[in-house]
Amino acid sequence: MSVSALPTSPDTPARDQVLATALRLFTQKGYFNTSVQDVVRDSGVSTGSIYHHFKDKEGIAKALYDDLVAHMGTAIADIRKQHKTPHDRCRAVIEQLFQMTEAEPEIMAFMLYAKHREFMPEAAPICSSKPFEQMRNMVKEGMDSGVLVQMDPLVAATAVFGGALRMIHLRLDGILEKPLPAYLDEVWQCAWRSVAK
Amino acid sequence: MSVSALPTSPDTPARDQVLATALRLFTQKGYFNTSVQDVVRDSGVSTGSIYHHFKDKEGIAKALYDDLVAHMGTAIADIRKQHKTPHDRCRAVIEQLFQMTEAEPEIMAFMLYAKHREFMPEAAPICSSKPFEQMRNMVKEGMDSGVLVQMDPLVAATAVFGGALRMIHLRLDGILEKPLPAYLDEVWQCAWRSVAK
DNA sequence: GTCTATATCCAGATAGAC
DNA sequence: GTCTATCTGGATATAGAC
Repeated sequence: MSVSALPTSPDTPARDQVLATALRLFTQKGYFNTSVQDVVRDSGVSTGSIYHHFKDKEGIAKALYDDLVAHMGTAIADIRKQHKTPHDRCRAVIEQLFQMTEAEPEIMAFMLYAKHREFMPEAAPICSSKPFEQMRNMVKEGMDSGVLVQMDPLVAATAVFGGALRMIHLRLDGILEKPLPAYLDEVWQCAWRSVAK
Repeated sequence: MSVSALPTSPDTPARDQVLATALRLFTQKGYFNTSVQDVVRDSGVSTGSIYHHFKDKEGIAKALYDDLVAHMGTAIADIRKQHKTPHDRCRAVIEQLFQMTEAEPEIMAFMLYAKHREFMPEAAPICSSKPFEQMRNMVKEGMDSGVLVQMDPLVAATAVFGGALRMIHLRLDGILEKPLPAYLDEVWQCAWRSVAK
């Protein structure tokens, strides 16, 4: 959870300071282009202290990843509570993802864009994680309730969220000039039209 | 072009042998988890010889990337010639991408999945490359000819191809049991419905 | 819990004979 | 063009005082 409180103040406990710095460096330069020395320099926490809090460099990435997946899972669970229909829920998820990308691009970049398996060999792919499962469930419920056409549930979920996720990639790559929310209406119309009965 | 002739026979010129080996290792273990020694071992080409053909390790990745982007650009240009309407062209592109993913998953993984900017700092993002530009053009022509609803061309292209690209990711991640062509009809129906007038 | 100093290793890259 | 042998730097990780 620690990282959700970005930006981190100077007197933050060492562990949080390290995680916040690592998130920035990992997304800016990539995991493998970031040395532990870089983290030491930018975080102001010493090597010894870092290895006291984390088993190794991979341990930093794992802690970061777990924090952020949990953070996102909570956000999507909240959306589920605040909206009743599959239509409204799916739309709210995309809106939330777009807003998060603008507000905290590094979090989204690390979660959606990084190749976790390269530096966390035994981690499950991100699309198996809880938030993605929740998103697939929302679509599945739409099919079961009859507002969506019958098809392979995985294909349906991909149709609903695939375009939005690509847009996030384009934004993180600097291809889109305007902030993502400016595209929300058009993206959502396409997404829903692709599966609506 | 050299890599399109996979698998490489034992008496292939050294350069091609290195590229074929690098493609396999980079996709299986990742660029940073692959040492030049690994390439030496698996390719049977010596260190000295490798550095004679390529400036450095990054040079191997760059040559590979350029080869594969050109290869894919040609494939898409062919599709453009063989099909007349935006509808048929876009569908044929998705079909081609699905087939390529099954036939040569490593090529697709390296092109679509790898984080090129991490190891080729000055490379343009893959979505700026010629093949992606060609795909966006197909969609743009559909909008200009009136068969697609008017909207931001980038959003439209993302709606048409975004779902298919996500499906490819899922397949490369091992999430889909069935080969991609099994999903082609449903994916395409969603894609086209999302933008058709 | 935090720090400095340091050990160890292996990566990328080169030299120079053939 | 290809090879073997080698250099050098910098990376991860540890030791051990405070």
